[in-house]
Amino acid sequence: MSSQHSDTRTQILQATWQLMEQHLGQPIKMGDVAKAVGISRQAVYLHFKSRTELMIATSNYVDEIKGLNERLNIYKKATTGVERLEACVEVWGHYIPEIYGLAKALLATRDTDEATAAAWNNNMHCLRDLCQEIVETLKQEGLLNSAWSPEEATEIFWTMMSIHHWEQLTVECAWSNQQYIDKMTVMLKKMLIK
Amino acid sequence: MSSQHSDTRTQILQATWQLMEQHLGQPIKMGDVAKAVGISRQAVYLHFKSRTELMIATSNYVDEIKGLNERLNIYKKATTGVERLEACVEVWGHYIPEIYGLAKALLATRDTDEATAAAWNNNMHCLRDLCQEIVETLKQEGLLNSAWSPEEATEIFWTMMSIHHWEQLTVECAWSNQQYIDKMTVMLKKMLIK
DNA sequence: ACTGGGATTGACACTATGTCAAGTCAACAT
DNA sequence: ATGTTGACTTGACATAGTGTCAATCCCAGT
Repeated sequence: MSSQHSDTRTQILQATWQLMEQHLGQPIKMGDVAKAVGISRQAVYLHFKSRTELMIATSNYVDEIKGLNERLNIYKKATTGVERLEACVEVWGHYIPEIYGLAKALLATRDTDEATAAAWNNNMHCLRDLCQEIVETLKQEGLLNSAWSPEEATEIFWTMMSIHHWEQLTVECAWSNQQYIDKMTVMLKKMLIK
Repeated sequence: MSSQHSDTRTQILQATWQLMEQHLGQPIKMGDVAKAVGISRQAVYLHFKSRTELMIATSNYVDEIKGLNERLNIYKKATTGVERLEACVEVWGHYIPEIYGLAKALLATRDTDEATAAAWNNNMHCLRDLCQEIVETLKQEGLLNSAWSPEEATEIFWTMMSIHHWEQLTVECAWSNQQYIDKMTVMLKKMLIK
């Protein structure tokens, strides 16, 4: 509980996150984390009993710092479905680039590591709930495109907002982030709204 | 050049592919491949000098067997842009599940292995060209939604058709493959066509 | 009967994770 | 001042996987 303890722990988390952002998907090594902090590899294991645990702790740490929750203040001001949709894309669109490294790192282990996959899914289900809420609002306003059931609409919305989708458009197709936000808003409106 | 040589080689490729389909993204081990074929681990290295080379060779092997080219016979019959779009989604939608394991395996190494990434990108750029062709056709027919430049339309189309998109809708959201094809067709028409 | 190529066996180097034991060092207690 | 506690170090080890090497085996074609 000493400040030293939590200091080192925080330094490790900070370094891990930084390495994730730098390496963008390439697996980070425990030794590299230790070197970055300036401690021995074994010291890392004093704070996190495995690589998996470190990854998950890093995810939680980033959540704490960059958490979506506060961001949703913008969102909460919106009342109509359309406004909410716009706010959601805006908030999420600005959020992704800040957590892209972390997201890639967690997604990379998805198929081999149940636990980190779960940590990531947890984040994504928050987004999904938001999508669902917006779809519900649109439905109540009678604006939901009748081609989809509310469930389908939610799933389409959610899928369109995925990190992979963002990655392909910005990284592969070299869209700017603003372009992503603008075009995604137009696309979603076209698809979901009557 | 003896039939034995190419026999074993083919068996290795076959086994690798099979393991990829079974493991869905989990990295496959050289030892497992060897075991599956019934040869020693070292024998695999007589045919493929590294794991990377084996992965790429497997990709080419699958291409040979399941190649998109022949599938596009359906596509070639279509003349109008809308028909082509429909045919494209149909062909691609049936193709993905057959190569999903391979795709996951190659995508999984994307960030750590330049060479396998290139092999996969190669495949994806074929699809991209097709998307572009369809967008051009639509444009010539005056049907392309004026919200997008032809380039943007191509990139949106291409991104919507990505494996990750398919994966999220079918694996995460439990859509049937037919549902994917049907809904994707509707979505793309809504988005791309005036 | 000989040779060459596919395959085997077993050893090795290397890298990364994770565990263990022994010891250092500083802060804080009595 | 002494002793204890807790964070950290050092160095060794087990394990698992990739990739290399050398020696050997065995069979098919000349």
